[in-house]
Amino acid sequence: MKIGELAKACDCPIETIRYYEKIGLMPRAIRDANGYRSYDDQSTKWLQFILRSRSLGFTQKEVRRLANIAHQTQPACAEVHELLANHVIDVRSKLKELKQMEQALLRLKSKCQKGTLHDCPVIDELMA
Amino acid sequence: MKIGELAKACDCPIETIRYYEKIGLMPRAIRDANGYRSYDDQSTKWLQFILRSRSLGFTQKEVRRLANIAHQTQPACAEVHELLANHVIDVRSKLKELKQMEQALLRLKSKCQKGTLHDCPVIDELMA
DNA sequence: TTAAAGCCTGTAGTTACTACAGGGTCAAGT
DNA sequence: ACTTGACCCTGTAGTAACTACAGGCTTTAA
Repeated sequence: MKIGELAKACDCPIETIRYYEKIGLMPRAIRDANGYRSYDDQSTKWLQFILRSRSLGFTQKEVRRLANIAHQTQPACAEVHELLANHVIDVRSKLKELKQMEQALLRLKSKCQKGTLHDCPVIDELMA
Repeated sequence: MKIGELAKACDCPIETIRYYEKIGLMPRAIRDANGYRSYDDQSTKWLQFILRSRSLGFTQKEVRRLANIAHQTQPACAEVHELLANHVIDVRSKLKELKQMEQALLRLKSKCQKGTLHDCPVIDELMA
């Protein structure tokens, strides 16, 4: 498989794949005679692993840890569990923040008279 | 007021203030004879305006637009309203994403046997 | 044969800051 | 008078996680 095919198979930009290789998230690809990167089904799994982890909001560092665990022979389930648990905490705190943001925005928006006033209460409140 | 005092008053790192000046979010501060930046109450308002907007999740670009509106003589309330409305949409889509993340993480976590298995179902599912 | 599509490397840009390095200034204590 | 420490200055580099070229190969299809 060439990089373009892998990219299509995983629905991921080519540049991202090369980037993941550069930073060591993807193993270094073997090369064809012409220098092109060559991939197999195992590569697809790796990349999907990374993409799924990223889509769950794990940082690259965390993905690296997950990946290390994933290819140890002795799986350290406790470590995985800890990573997951910590990450859930992070996600929840972000959720909380965003919810507060949403509330504050709605409160602000409700003050907006849509151009009927000469001084905007929204701007006023942000300044005050 | 020197930059350190402003920083304390607004609970904002000094570097951030200088950064906001550099990128033109804060107006260029007037200087004392020694070259130190000098601020007044108006500066405090400006900085707070920026910080509040940022804490509501507005990007620098959006803050810039808000700030422009804020010191026009003719307030463009319709524009403010639009900015707010669009931003609420953004925040909500991020909320939705995070909620989905949380659910997916909890589902994954529920599969974790905490080290009793030889192959980790969490890793398995990320790979599959 | 030639043009388009795909691959390569390497560098720079993005967002919103944060963290120095290297150096000047000011106020207080000895 | 002097020194020490806190404060200020500029400018550059680093952070996360990519994205977007630039410049130059190779392969493929018409």
